[in-house]
Amino acid sequence: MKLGFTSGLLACFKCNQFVMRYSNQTRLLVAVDCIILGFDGTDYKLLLIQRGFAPEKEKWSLMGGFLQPEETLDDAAQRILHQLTGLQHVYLEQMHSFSKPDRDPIERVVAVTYFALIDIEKYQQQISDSFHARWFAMNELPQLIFDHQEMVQMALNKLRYKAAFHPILFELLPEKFTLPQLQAMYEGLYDTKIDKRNFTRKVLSTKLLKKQNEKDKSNSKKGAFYYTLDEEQYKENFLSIHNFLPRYEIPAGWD
Amino acid sequence: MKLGFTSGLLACFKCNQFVMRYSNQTRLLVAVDCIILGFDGTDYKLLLIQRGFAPEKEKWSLMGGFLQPEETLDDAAQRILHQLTGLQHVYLEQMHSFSKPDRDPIERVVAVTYFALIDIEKYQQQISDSFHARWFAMNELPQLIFDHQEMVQMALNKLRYKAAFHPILFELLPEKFTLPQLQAMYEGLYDTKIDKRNFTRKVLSTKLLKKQNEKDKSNSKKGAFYYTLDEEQYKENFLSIHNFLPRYEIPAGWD
DNA sequence: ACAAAAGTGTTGTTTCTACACCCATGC
DNA sequence: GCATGGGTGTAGAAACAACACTTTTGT
Repeated sequence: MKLGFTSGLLACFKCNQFVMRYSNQTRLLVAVDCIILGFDGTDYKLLLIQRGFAPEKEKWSLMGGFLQPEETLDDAAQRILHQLTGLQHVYLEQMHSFSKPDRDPIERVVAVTYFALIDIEKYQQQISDSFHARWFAMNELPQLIFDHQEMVQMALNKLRYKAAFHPILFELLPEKFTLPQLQAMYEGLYDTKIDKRNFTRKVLSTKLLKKQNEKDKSNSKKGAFYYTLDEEQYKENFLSIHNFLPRYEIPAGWD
Repeated sequence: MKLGFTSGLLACFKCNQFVMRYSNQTRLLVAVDCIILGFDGTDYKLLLIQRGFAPEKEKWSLMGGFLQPEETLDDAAQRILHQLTGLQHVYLEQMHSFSKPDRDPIERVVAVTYFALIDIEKYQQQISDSFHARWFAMNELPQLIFDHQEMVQMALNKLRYKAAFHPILFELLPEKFTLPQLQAMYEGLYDTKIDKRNFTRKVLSTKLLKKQNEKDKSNSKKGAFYYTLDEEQYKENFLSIHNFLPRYEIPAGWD
């Protein structure tokens, strides 16, 4: 790598020592932007902030920040997510890097995107409230700055693809949830109706769920049994391939 | 994004004008590294170069280069791939960004990796031969610099996962190929034996292949019929989900 | 007693896997 | 004529999709 370029000694302003640097290369900013998704029982929601500074002041934006000298991209993503939501240990995955030279009008910034799935009920607005954050339903998104629209679209495609084979949507639910809730989440993501008998059978056949004795009566008189994840099984089979969707609902696409 | 940071006016050395920049942020190098894979009929091969400069001079490395001011990451990856192989329009996909602060001892470099699948027979060493490139069988890799080993491992996992559902391995084959060749490629990737009757049936059921009249007699007296991709179908069904493997060979993992 | 959502089984169809023999040819 | 790899078919098993009625309980 670094073809045809050499490294050499340069004076370092900070430490006043000579340090090695690659010669004749342009350095630039790296930002991390987070696509933070939630599900409120009916709709998928995206968490956005209102920028407090130029450019595009007041416009809506993904939560992001610049990569700092001592942190990895994963660190940065966690930090940013934590700053906004107060949450830690949530599902967070590196997605894609965006690099059009003029994507940020101020100066060149390469953006590495992460997508996060959080239990919307656990979201606590930070006391400072300095970000003016708001949840938007996916079909009521405002105009976003820069290429953030494209990032959101890609995240959604990726989620659709991945959730068809892997049990990641559970990350959007509270600890206890019902099968009808779970099914609504799948139906919402793929905008389709699923037969509940077949769905139940498939979901239970994964052995990922443990039935509770308690019922959720908020949506019906009869009440629906709560389930929780079997953490053992979940961790173990996190990566294995399941089949949550009927054959003809599986989306084309990849990643 | 760019939380709590402002943009402001700064003098620009080059153009001697005032330009906007984000304040108080560290800029750094972004590199693109390519994991270039081929298949020679028996083994998967990785294309490596021998670094001609410090650090790690003479050691083996993925082909890479720094992101230039006027290009996107995709541009850079194509440029780098072209520099080394002379090839254009090959399968090239952004994979993952690596960011440990000290991954490059000279200075901080964030590396965005791409993986490329090429027909090994089309590879032409560039006249200059300035990169000292060589194909290595995947099980005979030399020690690699920095975190390149990790990158290669991730690429291989990704390929295994993806090839189980999508027709990407064809990118490794010449225009005309036989079913035994194709099967050998799948068997090699998953280190398994596949029943040829079942395999043939599955592959042909995708309708992606067109049988030729000609035979390849280089591997048997009887000869095996050549097939080519049906470009129409291939483009159309590039993203759809197929099933090239027996159930129990499908790898855990994702992406 | 009735409305509204939860829960549950069966049957026909499709897809999958396992398995073994004949074919064509160059030597 | 025989050794080598290429090609093909079937039957049993598993997974899947389609489909409708009963249960519970709050009002």
